[in-house]
Amino acid sequence: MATGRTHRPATRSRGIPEATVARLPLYLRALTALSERSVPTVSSEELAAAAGVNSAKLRKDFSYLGSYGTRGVGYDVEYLVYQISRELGLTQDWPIVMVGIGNLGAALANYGGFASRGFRVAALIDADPAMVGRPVAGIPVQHIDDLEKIIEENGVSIGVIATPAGAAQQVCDRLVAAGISSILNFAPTVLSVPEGVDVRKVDLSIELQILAFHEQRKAGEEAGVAEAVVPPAAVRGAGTAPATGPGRKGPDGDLPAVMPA
Amino acid sequence: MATGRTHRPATRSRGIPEATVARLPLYLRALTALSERSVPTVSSEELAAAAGVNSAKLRKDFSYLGSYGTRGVGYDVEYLVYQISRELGLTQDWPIVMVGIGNLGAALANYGGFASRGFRVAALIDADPAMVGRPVAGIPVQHIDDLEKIIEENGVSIGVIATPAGAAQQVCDRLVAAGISSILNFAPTVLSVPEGVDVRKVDLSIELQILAFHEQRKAGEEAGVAEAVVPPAAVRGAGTAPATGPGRKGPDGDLPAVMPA
DNA sequence: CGGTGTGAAAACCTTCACAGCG
DNA sequence: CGCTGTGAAGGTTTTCACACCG
Repeated sequence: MATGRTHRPATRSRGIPEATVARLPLYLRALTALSERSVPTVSSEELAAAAGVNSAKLRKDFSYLGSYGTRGVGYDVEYLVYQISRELGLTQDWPIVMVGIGNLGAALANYGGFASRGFRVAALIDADPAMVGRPVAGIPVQHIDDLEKIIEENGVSIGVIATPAGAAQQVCDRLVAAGISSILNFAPTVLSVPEGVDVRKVDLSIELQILAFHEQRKAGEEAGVAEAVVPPAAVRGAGTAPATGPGRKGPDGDLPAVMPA
Repeated sequence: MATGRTHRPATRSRGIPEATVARLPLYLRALTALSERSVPTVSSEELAAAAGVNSAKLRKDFSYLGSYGTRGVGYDVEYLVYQISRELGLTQDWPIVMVGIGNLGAALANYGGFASRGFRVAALIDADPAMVGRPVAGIPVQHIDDLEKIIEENGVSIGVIATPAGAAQQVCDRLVAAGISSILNFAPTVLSVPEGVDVRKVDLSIELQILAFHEQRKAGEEAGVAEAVVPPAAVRGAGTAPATGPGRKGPDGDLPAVMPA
């Protein structure tokens, strides 16, 4: 996952559902691959398989964009590539700045997928004077003191934060003050931003924790439904609290096999 | 968001909703910070603010875990940390293997948040003989030929893929064959896995594309609701297709102001 | 016939609002 | 009194199933 808008009650004017938007890049990637292999048309079934979704969902998604398919045939690959690109705003060039050129930042800067598809790294920025001037991925690192100037001069509206957690909110505030309205945050912090600024988050450790949850589930199940040793419907139920009295609290201690979940 | 289970119709036996699971790590992080500042209790309002969600959602989420709060007071920080950790399976140790020690892989290996919270990098694996033996983040890189042995010997059940896109599916297949059932995929590919294997995806370029979409929206709106130049309810409507005849197709060409979205 | 496009149903998630407990 | 815990309402997303078109 690693996603998450911050605050903002999902205003999303009228238009394409957020869930659909999140899948468009997937379709686009699959379509690009087909295009490179010169495949002229594709059915919802095939494309859905390539994108890892089911075909009904894909067709519904496309229906929000318009009627771009041909019944009995499928979708024209090139045409769809163009339409989705346009919808996502990838027919224009998006200069981005990256702040925090440590291990991760450098890796991101080197990452090819970044450059493709309309995104251009306009500047790499770091607070460490020792980094300044050194080229990373062929781009010289600039000092954070010049942040505002850099953003203005390059017309940047998307920023990537790859600083340590402690610096992220500060950097974020400066980016926003300088006019940036979309932020991709790799630091493990919740950023608070004013209305109108979009934040998406990528958080490695959160992803791992979610996997661990499911992994634990699996282990428990295959071990013979253990852990289901629970008095049918206690605690969770509403109203009539079982007269088990108080007990059941005491920070940390707590015998492992009590119940929740 | 960069998330995504692959296939599998979201079986998730009975229990905690997926959306809640995805937020537990957030709560845990906020709680850990409070714990470090020795804050004894916290209200749903305060904790929600720290985690970047609203308090009703947080209370609902916690209600799936059980009744861990005290009315009129709030939640005991230490106790909640323990309960959420246990729920997420973080009270046990999760050895992980990372495959693909390029720029990104090395950055991830160095990333601290990885090591904390019960995850331990058991091995770094790469296909390049030149990398083998070289220590990254203090751990020597091993060759992919030994993948199966490494996984078995260390009882690993979580794998991280940070290879180039072309190698990802192959590596995935080997991981799965070796017994791994949870995968965190950083390569820009849709992995196909058998039933029972969880895949989560982190994809930089997808996140950027989603941001670009919203950014474009904002730009369009502030420029005076242009683009809303649309015949009230054509095309999208059901049934009675407007007799505009065919036209409107022809790969690529298409005048920019037609309609979709 | 094969495959899109889409209403309608179902599942899921969020928010509201308040009873009730400490 | 203050705050949790939770039914119920409201919203969004997914899935179903089939009319309709090329």
